[in-house]
Order: sequence, then structure tokens, then C-alpha cells
Amino acid sequence: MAKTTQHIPRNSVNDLVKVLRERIAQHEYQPGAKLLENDIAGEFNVSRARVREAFGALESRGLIQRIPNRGAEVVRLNLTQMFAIYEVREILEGLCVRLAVQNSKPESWQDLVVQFGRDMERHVRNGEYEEYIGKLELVRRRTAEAAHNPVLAEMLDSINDKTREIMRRIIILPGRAAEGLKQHRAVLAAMRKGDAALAEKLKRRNIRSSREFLERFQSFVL
Amino acid sequence: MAKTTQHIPRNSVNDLVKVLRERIAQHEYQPGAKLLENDIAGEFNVSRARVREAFGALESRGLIQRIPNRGAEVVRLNLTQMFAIYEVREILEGLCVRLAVQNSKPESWQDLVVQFGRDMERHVRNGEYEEYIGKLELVRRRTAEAAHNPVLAEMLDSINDKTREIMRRIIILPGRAAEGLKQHRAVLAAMRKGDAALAEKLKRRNIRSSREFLERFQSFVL
DNA sequence: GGCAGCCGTTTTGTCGACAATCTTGTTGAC
DNA sequence: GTCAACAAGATTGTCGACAAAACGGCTGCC
Repeated sequence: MAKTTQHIPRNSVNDLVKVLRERIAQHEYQPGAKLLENDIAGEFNVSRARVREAFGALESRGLIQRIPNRGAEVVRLNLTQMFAIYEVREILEGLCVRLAVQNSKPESWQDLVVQFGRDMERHVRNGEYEEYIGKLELVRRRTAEAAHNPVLAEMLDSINDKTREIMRRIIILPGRAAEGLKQHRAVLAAMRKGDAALAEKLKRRNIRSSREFLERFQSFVL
Repeated sequence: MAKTTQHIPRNSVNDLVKVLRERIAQHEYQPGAKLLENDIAGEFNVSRARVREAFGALESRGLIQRIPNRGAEVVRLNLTQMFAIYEVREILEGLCVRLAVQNSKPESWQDLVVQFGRDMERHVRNGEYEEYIGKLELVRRRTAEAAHNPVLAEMLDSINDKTREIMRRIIILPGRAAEGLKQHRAVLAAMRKGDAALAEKLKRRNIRSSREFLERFQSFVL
């Protein structure tokens, strides 16, 4: 009877949340920036009530911080907090890869293996990072889908919102893209073989490696 | 200058969220129950605007589901979704225990080892589950604190909100409390020895075991 | 009896207004 | 010149009102 159409709420507040999330994630609103209810309400031609409701969601997602009577500002992450995220990220991404392998046929990763072939090497060598970042995003999506675990996907999304821009800056670090590409190829190879445990191990190693670059070049990234 | 007093926002909306969270977590509002803005606003003597803002937070926490023009209801989890949570829970709790051990002295767990001694065995044998559940909650808090990772703590809290009541029902299942106690003692013993890797392994085994009970007795629990 | 359509009621969506609080700029005393 | 007190403006907190949509019961038709 109750048709379980999992309608994504087409609430206008949800749209608002989506846009603001995106802006915060890509540092269009910089960390520490103050978010004025009036400005946002004006820009989107909505009342402050809707903006405030959106802020409620943003706050509980950990993207903004609100202080009573003093407004909302984009959360600013220091190195310690970033490391805390990486600790969690490592195991979550590992789990995600493992589940993805367990839940799908090895052949299904073939196209990704190909896309991370010689062409990608050339792109990275030439510093054409947008291509690389785009493919990484694709792998991320495909893996999360295949893992077939909405709770995990949601958590990874949340982490992604907070680290996306930082990741971009890490990728540009000297030597990082080349090393990262090697690691991603290794992970994909394991996935292609259907070796879930190995893929998980390699993925975790990949995240740890990324973390080390962050640690080493923190002053350039944060 | 900017004293970084991390004031927990004393916003009344946040209080509202806390109360509603708690009610949902302990099934005072049953899964699937409809949440009327007017009723809640009336009960707390606040306007609907504040209730709506709280709903925004609750929704992005995954505790309620809102459908445009049709209101909000408490999320109802089926077995599949519960398993998805358990997959994540297993690795997160494992990580939490590992970090807790790594970040603190082995002696610091002594009091918990004691509290899970003979007395607790007797309690469980006599079906005095409240004592047991209370101690489990204590271990949970202490471990999360010691892990020293706010991101992880937040995720575990979120999971806890969604599974607390189910956990209670699992504990009451025939044989579960006794088996669970044995497992918790093993985990604590490893923590007391300072063996982080072992503690993590045992904790994960513990969660898997709990999951199996859920699977076996799903009709009684869900 | 069953069902489609209508209508009043309930509930949600949205908004603007007002009060409380904070911020900023100015004045004036020392 | 420095600092405190004050005042004006800006920003957030809260509320009630109105519009739009969904719900529920009733009527009347077949």
C-alpha cells in the first residue's frame, strides 16, 4: 500500500542546503568566513526562516559552527582535526573498497583499470590534474555505489565535504599525483582480481600515504 | 583575543534537538511515528519556526524523514539497513578501541576490568540487565573519550542513536548477555594489557556476534 | 454496497515584523 | 594619545499570520 518511492525531498530548503554544502566544500565560502542570514536569504530570494532551517542541517553536518547571537561561520579545521578525519577516513574507505569488491563482479572494474592506464600517466606527468581529479571522483562514486551501503556512503560524503578542497591541494604537491596514481592503480588491480582483502589493505595504505603528504606539507595545504 | 571557549551553543533550538534525539533513540517516538510540528511546538511552548529548524538537524542526522507537504516521521529501519549500520559499526568501534588503547595507559582500564568482574556475572545470571547495560554505556563513553577523535565520536553517537533501543532488545535475547559479557571481558583484558591490535580484533568480533543475534532473532527485535 | 467527487479541517510552507543582542563608530574625560 | 562610556546600526532570535497542500468525512450517483 505505502508505495516506498524513496522520493528525494524536493523541498526548497534541501536545495538550499545542497548549494551551500557545495560552496563550503569547494571553499567558495572560505573556512572561517561568516555566513550572514540576510545575504543568503537575499541572494536566493527566500526568507531568513528558510536559511535558518538550512543552517540547522549544515551545523549538524559539521560544516558550519553557530554561536548564539553571533551568527554562523564555516568550520575551520586545524591539523589535529584533519588527522582525526584521516583516521576515520582510512578505515571507511578501506571498508568501502572491500564491500565494493565483494558485491560485484571483477570484470565490472575493467573500464576503470583502462581509464587509469597510460593516458592517465601522461596527464599526470604533464600536470593536467583536472583529468586526474575527475577520474578519482569517478572511482569514488563507482566504489561507493557498488559497496551498497547507504550509511557508509553518507559518512564518506560527509568526510568528502570537509576534505575535498584539501585533497585538491595535496594532489598538486610535488610527487603526490604520481605516487597517488601508482597506488590507485594497485588498488584497482586488486579489485579487478576480485581480491577484496588486498584491495582494502592497499586502499588504506593509499589514504595513509595521502595523510603523510598532508603532514609534511601542512603549511602549504592548511 | 578570540578566547576559543568551545561553548556548546546554548541555543534553545539545540536543546530541542537534544530532547527529540533522545526520544527517538529510546523509541519514545516509535519508528514510523508522525511528528507534528504543532504538537511539539505546543509542548515546548515555542513557535513552529524553531521546531522546523530542529527538524532540519534531525533530518540530516538521519533520525527523521521529511516528505514535502506531508510532514516528518521517525525513520524506520529494516533488516537490510540495520546490517548496513553494523558493517560500519564494526570497523568504527574497532578503531575506537584501538585508538583508546594507543592513547592511554593500560592501568587506566583497571577499574572497568573490576566492574566487569564476578558481580557483573551474577547480575547477568539473574537477568538484572539494567546494571549490565549501564556498565556497557560507561565503557562506551570512556572508550570514546580516550580515543580522542571527535569525528569518530560523532559518528558513533549517530549510530548509537539509531541502534540503542535495538541493542537493548538484543541483550535480552536468550544467551546474548552471557556471551556478550564474556566478549566484553576479553576486550577489556586486551585493553588492560595494552594490546591495541588484539583489542580491536576482539571488539570487531563482538560486534559481529551481536549482529548474528540480530539476524537470528530479527523477528523479535525489529 | 461501492466509489468518485466535493468541502471543511488539519497540517505544512513561507513570509515579514518585532525584540534582543552584538558590533562599530563616536564622543569625551583624563 | 588612550581608554571608557555611549549611541547608532547591523545581525540574530523569536513569533504569529497567511497561503498552499494534504487529509478525512460526507454526499450523491451508479
